Amino acid sequence: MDVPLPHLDRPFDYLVPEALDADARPGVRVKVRFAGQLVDGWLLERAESSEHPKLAYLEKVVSPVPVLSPEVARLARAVADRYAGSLADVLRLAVPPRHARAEKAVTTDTPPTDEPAPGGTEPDGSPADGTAPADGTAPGGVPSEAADAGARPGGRAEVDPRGWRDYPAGPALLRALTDGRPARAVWSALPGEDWADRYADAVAATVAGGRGAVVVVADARDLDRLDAALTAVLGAGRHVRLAAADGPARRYRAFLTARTGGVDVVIGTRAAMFAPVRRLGLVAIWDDGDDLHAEPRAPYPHARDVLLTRAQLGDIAAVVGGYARTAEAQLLVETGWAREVVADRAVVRARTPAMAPTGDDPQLARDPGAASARLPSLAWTTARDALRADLPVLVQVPRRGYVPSVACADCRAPARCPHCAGPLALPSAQGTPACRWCGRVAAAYACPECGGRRLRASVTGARRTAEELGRAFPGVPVRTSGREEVLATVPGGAGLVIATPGAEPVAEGGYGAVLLLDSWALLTRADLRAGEEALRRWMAAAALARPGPAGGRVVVVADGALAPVQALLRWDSAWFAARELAERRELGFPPAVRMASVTGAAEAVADLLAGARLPGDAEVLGPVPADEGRERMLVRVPRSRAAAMAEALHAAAGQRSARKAADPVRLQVDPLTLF
DNA sequence: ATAATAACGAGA
DNA sequence: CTCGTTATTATC
Repeated sequence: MDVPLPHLDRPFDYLVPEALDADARPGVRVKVRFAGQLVDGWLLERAESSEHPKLAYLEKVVSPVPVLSPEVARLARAVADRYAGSLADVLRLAVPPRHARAEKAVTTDTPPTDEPAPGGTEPDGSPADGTAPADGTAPGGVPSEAADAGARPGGRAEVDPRGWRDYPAGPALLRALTDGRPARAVWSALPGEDWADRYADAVAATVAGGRGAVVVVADARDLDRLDAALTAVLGAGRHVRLAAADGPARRYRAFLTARTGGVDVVIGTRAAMFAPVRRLGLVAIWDDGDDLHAEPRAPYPHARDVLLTRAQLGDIAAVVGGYARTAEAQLLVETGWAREVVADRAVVRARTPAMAPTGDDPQLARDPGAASARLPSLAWTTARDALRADLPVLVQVPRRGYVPSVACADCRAPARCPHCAGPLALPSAQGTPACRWCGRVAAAYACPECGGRRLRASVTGARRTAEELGRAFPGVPVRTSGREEVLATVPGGAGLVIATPGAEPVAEGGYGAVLLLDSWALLTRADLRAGEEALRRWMAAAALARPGPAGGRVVVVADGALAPVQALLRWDSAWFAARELAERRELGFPPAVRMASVTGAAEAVADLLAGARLPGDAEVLGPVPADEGRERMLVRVPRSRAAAMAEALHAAAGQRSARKAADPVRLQVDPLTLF
């Protein structure tokens, strides 16, 4: 039933009239009379009989195309359960809106097939949590030397591992993909790595084994890059791209092409995470730390988790890749759910550009150029040298608009509530800091890092404009890439490129220098992921520099003693992720625990939580004020209780919707931002 | 939304 | 005890 009300989140039985018998196959869209009116619905399965005494007839089959494949239907249910949401909400994300003309064009002679993936297993009844990885109960799907007993016909042509040879586990990963084994990898890409080529290789290896693949990237620019790499490796017409930005007609057409088996490879932005692919053998995501991977519509699933759930349900291989590793990916490694694919330290050192931190207070007195650009002198001289060598220079400046927070004035560690570890904020310039989660006032705050008692509000970095830098380097062409206009590539000669994080263009031959400015604004954000996010953005920019031996240099304007800066200098995000995960365990933050946020009018939130039969060990934190007069409560449980918490919250939302409670409450499991 | 049903209370 | 009205609940 295509209604999002949580209390109607279950199948309903209908009689199939003779006339619709042929078209009424599982997976088609239907219309049924429900409570007196026509509503849209999904035909999930046909049955001989029903428990229900008085059945109504199916009103209409909207289209005979069974757009919802059994695999995706099962996945959607698992995702709804994980996120305390309704199946209808997930299906809205999974199946794009119908476009009749596109449907006509595609479904002329290719009927969809529903063969399950080879070796597909049933979920074990109680997938305590779609992403069993974290519970450590997952079967070890590691690409071990011990060949899987998968009896598949004929020898497969082995795919050339190319750049995967730089990673000791790389060739084995590709072999596993070709052999159809459910390998699971967390891949940390080398600086300068052409990730799109590597993913194209992985897809080619999967296709060589007769299986299909789904690859999800964060934005259109990454998609274009992957698209080109895949076309180069597979040839044209072997894959489709699925992105909401491509427009409804193209999107539906690509969807149907995949659904009808026209192609076995789908790439796209997060809309592609549910793409129906025959004999799916690989799911992959690039840069899983990018917040664009979090779906903003209910029930707010994250592409990484959807893909991992998919891999888990269907014995499908999974690759989680990025320059930087997220705490979530680290958890996959630490629980043994996935194996890490990393280069040896010697290779890392050889590929990494020369990196240097520099203090924030510019010793700029001597250099008038540096002074006018407000650049620390090391940054200025590094840029100048690269430009003199006729190489491009990338300058990364954070965008404005980060939430101000409070940090220790001495060591600049973010100030956290001693009671619940939530973020502290200053209500006014001279006020006492208070926790933004539990509201407690931290009157006698002492920094746990250095014992400091003074606090400072962290300032959002002032944006250094392109004009300022242009003035510092007269005669050098200046390009900007940011919100309004994002450049994909820039030419190789001397030039300045000012980019906000995520919008850095690729330079032909690599940048001679990369300057990471205003690190402050990134590091002191009132966000659980501030450090991880800063490192991710720095690495993404630094990866575009030429390697050290080829003269590439990176200058980060930050204290070299800070952990994220250390991780950047050593190009070791695995180390940082492990540290980060350990810290989250300590503080009781995701992904070490499962959290859910309940947002809405105060009474509504209280009402929902009062009716929720939460697991005994659930902690309820809050309330704290949210925007527009609403408030927010957080529920925290150990990961082993994640499924129970989601079910309890969904059921409580069901009770409310059943009695038509007016004011809406938003349920978010694993919300991206906690504060 | 709407119909079936349970709950309730007033009047006989 | 019955009828009529109102809250509650399920909706194939």
